[in-house]
Amino acid sequence: MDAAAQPTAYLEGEASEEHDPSGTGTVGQSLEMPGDGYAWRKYGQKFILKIRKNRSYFKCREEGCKAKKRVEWPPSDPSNVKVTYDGVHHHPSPQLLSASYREERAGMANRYNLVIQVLGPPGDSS
DNA sequence: CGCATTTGACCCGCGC
DNA sequence: GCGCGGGTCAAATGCG
Repeated sequence: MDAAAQPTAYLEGEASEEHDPSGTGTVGQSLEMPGDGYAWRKYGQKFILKIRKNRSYFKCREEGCKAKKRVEWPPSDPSNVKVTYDGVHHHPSPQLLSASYREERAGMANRYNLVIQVLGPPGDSS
């Protein structure tokens, strides 16, 4: 069947902090957001007591795209962001990113399989 | 001016 | 049946 609503889980270890040598004062919420190539719109943020972590909710800007992204990170390690993707993009590939990013995405699929074993498979076929 | 971002409140679902 | 948690939407503000 066409499992279009297959939740995807991808662990993204973002540790790139914006350096502020001149001290522009852009510290506060300098959470990394290089983007996976798609355009996301933050539509909410909540603190999940269950895991004692912050969770940000991002939705794909493409209309008709049911793809959603949820980012969670420990309050003590804002660099340790975990990104979970839900849904699939029904619109063209992210042509916004460079070809190098595409290569990185290739490895992501490799990690994707690993993440499923750790987080738990979406469609438990057991 | 437009858009993106932020915060709050509200709603729904599930658990006990 | 009620409570709590999580999730989403809406509105307002700030910045580019």
